[in-house]
Order: sequence, then C-alpha cells, then structure tokens
Amino acid sequence: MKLTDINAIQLAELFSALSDASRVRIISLLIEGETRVSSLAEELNMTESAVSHQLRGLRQMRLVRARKSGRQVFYSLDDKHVIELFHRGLDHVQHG
Amino acid sequence: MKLTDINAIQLAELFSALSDASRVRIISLLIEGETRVSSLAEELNMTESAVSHQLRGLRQMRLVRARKSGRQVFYSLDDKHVIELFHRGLDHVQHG
DNA sequence: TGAATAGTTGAGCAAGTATTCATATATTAC
DNA sequence: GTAATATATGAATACTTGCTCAACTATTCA
Repeated sequence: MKLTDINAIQLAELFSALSDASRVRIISLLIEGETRVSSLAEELNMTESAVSHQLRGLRQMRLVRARKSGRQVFYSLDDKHVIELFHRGLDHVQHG
Repeated sequence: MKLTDINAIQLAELFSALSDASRVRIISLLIEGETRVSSLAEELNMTESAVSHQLRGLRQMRLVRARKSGRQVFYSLDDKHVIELFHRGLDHVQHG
C-alpha cells in the first residue's frame, strides 16, 4: 500500500469527518439538499451553537459550503466523494 | 436520507475505525497481507503495546482477525468493505 | 434608531482517546 | 524446572473532542 505519513494523516482526517453521529446526521440531511442552520438544529434536536461548531469543522475540511441569504446561512455538500463514502458505509452497516 | 439514530451511530463507529493515522497505517499494512504484531510495530515505528491496543479496538469492531501461531499473533483484515472505504478515501486525498 | 432574529465564536468543562509504562500470560528453548 | 520471547492488558497521563453558555456580529423589521 506504501502510504506516506502525510497520506495517513489526511485519510484519518477525511474519515474523522464522518466519525461522529452528529456529523453523520448533518451530512445525511445535506445529501437531501441545501439546508439552513436552524432547520438542521431542529431536525437533529441540537442547539444551533452545537450545529454551528460542527459545521465549522466540516467547512474547514471543505466538505460543506455556506451560502448566506439575509440573516440565514444555507449549507450544502461541497464534496461528492464524501457522499460515496457515506453510502458505502451505510450499505455496510445496513446489510453486512 | 432518513437515517435512524442507530444507523448514524453505527456509521460513525465504522468511520471511526479509520479516523486515526495509526489505524489507517495498520489497515494499509494489513491490506498487503497477514502480519504479526511485532512486524507492524517495527514498520509503523510504534511500540508493540500501542499497536496491540489499537488492534484490540479493530478486533472489537470485527475489522481484523487474529490467528495465533506459537507465541506470535498474525492479524489480517476481516472486512473487505473497509478496504473499499480505504481506497475511496485514498483516491480522494491523492487526486482530489 | 432600537429590538428581534440567525448564526458564529471563544472559553470552559466533561468525556473520550492514544500512548507509555509496568505487569501479566502464554509459548518456546534450554 | 528456569529463562527468554511475543503479545496482551490495566493504570496513568496527555491530548483531543463535542457540547453548553455567554457574548458577539450581521441582518431585518418596526
């Protein structure tokens, strides 16, 4: 496999994006389409602050993108590879 | 996406397996084939104890399997889905 | 203008994680 | 039997992470 240390760290960071149930649920909602922060918070039953903190991490990894409209901020996925990873993982946990 | 809370947690756990650089490197070596603990430790420049602790986690997630031979223990991958996830992730970090 | 709303941010804390170190167990060699 | 080797394990420690709370910015509305 001959993985560089850098690659190992980058891979770990990528998978870290999906290594928390809150982020998994955020990604799953964003797969449906662009969603604003307060809607995410409501659906996930989390505070807006908590959601915002997670979105910041996802933004820094360039996995989501923010679009501001008035005082609302709409988030959407910025990386389709993550969707593929998500679906592969879901297949795995759902049917072996 | 309609993800149950259970599914979200399971997904997060699955991705957690690859969310640490040491584990990523362990998996990458095991993709090459069955390897004993001390070889992993040497190649990864980690103590055998640290490797053993990580292997325990991977074993509990049923991602690796142990085969004992004399006083050595050989580990191999027990879940080919993880290899696919690994390769998808690697594609992503290597060429965008 | 001021009040209300949507979201972000930083500090602080509790819980979780990866490693080290010392010890324990199992197997082999003598 | 004892000594040496390979690995596993528990405790301790340092670090990381996810959340809450309070304060802040930006925008809309009256």
